[in-house]
Amino acid sequence: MAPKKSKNRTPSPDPNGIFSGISVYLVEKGVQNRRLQVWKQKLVQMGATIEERLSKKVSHVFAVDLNSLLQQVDRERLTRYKGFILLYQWLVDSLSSGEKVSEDLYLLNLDSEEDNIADKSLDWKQENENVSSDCEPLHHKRIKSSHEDVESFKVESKRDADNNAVSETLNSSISSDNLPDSPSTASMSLDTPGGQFKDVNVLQPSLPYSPPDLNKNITEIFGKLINIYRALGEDRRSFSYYKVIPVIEKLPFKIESADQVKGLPGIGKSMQDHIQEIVTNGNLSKLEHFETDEKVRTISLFGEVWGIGPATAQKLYEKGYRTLDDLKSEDSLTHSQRVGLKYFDDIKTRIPRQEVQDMELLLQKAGEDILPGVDIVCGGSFRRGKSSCGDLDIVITHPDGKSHKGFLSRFVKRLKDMNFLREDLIFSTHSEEDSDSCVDTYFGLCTYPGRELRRRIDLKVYPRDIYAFGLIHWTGNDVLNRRLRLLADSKGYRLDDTGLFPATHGSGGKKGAKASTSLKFGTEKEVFDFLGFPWFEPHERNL
DNA sequence: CGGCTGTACTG
DNA sequence: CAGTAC
DNA sequence: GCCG
DNA sequence: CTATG
DNA sequence: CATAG
Repeated sequence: MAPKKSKNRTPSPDPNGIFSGISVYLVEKGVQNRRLQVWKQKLVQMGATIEERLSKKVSHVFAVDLNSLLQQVDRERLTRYKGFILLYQWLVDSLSSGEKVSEDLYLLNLDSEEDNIADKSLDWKQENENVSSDCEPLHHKRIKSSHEDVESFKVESKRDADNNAVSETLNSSISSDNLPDSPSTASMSLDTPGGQFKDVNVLQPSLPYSPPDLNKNITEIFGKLINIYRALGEDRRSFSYYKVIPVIEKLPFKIESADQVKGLPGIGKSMQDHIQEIVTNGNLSKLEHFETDEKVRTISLFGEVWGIGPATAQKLYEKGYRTLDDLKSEDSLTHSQRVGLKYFDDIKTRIPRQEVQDMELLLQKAGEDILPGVDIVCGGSFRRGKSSCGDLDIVITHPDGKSHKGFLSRFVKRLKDMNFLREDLIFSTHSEEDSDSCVDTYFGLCTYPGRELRRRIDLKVYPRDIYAFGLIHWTGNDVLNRRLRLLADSKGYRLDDTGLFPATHGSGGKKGAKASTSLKFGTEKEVFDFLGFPWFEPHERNL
């Protein structure tokens, strides 16, 4: 009797979810039904309970705006109500950031109805861009008064008491192309920590740090185009939009005409036209078109499944599939794609920093258990200090330079035995015996002890002598990696996650001639120094 | 017109 | 090799 | 899509 | 069938 | 996977 619970993509109610303990009442008026369903599911999944009536135990009320709210609930009850009355946007932002965000910015005021109330607050749309790594909402309000909010940046840098953090103001560095690349400056970054940025500060004296998110109207639309073009396989085009966003974000004024951006790097004819249309009409017809096109929407959706890219998404669309549930019956899917599909929602859910920290510790213990002295750290956005992460990037090595060999398979087995690793995506392991020094890789899904929610995890094992390169690569972010590789290239080297090599350019050396060994560096800083790149602490690498 | 990082696994 | 992911 |  | 791309 | 050996 094939029990068809097909529509059951409810991952698993999590008593420890970010909404645990709160009780909500939803004003459904004015909400698209589809979105409402998703939100309800998410609320329950993350530990909230949903009330049918505005009772006493309700802690949070949600509505799209004041009008809808008053239309469904009478004002008197509301004035007596003690809990939060919020815009749904609070939900969206909390979900995408992986933790409850402060309610302050989303409060609906009852008394200010005659004035214009929420026009300002409605602009916080902040779609989740999974562009590459992580874009943190981070509402900069770093005034003197309170830093009780957000981050507790206690990363591993409590040690810079002696050497004052000179950087820190680099958040908004200047134009796109002041790469430090004077050939003979390899040592300069040591002598003058942050020296070359002093000039920048002089030029921008009155802007301590506030990137007034103006022109968000434009960057938001471009952000969506990035994802759409990528889903369609037009990576190059997508990348153009990707590059132009930081350029626009740095502008200190609001764009009102395309002439104001003419000539900026990355802005050509098309970009000008698009910007012109946005500032005059408030929207972009090209995007509207994409967003209403069923084919584009479906292919974008399919492409969000781990293991399904533009080509496969298109094939599936042409085979007639339209929903994720349909896909489950397709037998041409690879193993990875099935797993990606089954845990679609789990994988898209972000991981609170604290949980990552706990799991890192768990991994370190388990590792030490089977190979004393093994070095295990969590890289990625976690190492860069983010308050939530999309996945776990675990980088592993061993100080003795050889006992890393064969470690991964034992480690994985162990982690499966203790029920931490739950599904495999990719598992390669060359250096089983003593073949040689290659990088072992494992991609899969794991769960926090006692829970069922699947988290993406990557394990990479490096021989000690190229560990620094692996660590740099897997800490990112991607912009930093690209800059480093570009810089290496300009100096006649090739940089990747396995080393820094003298350029084997064109001449004769077939591609197979990879026999050349990497230059030896023991730490990240040595690599930065050698390339003449200013040192960035991990938490400063969110470019 | 070709580059836009460069590498590795799956099937 | 094409496709995909990092 | 932009750049050289 | 395995090796290769 | 498609193809070569």
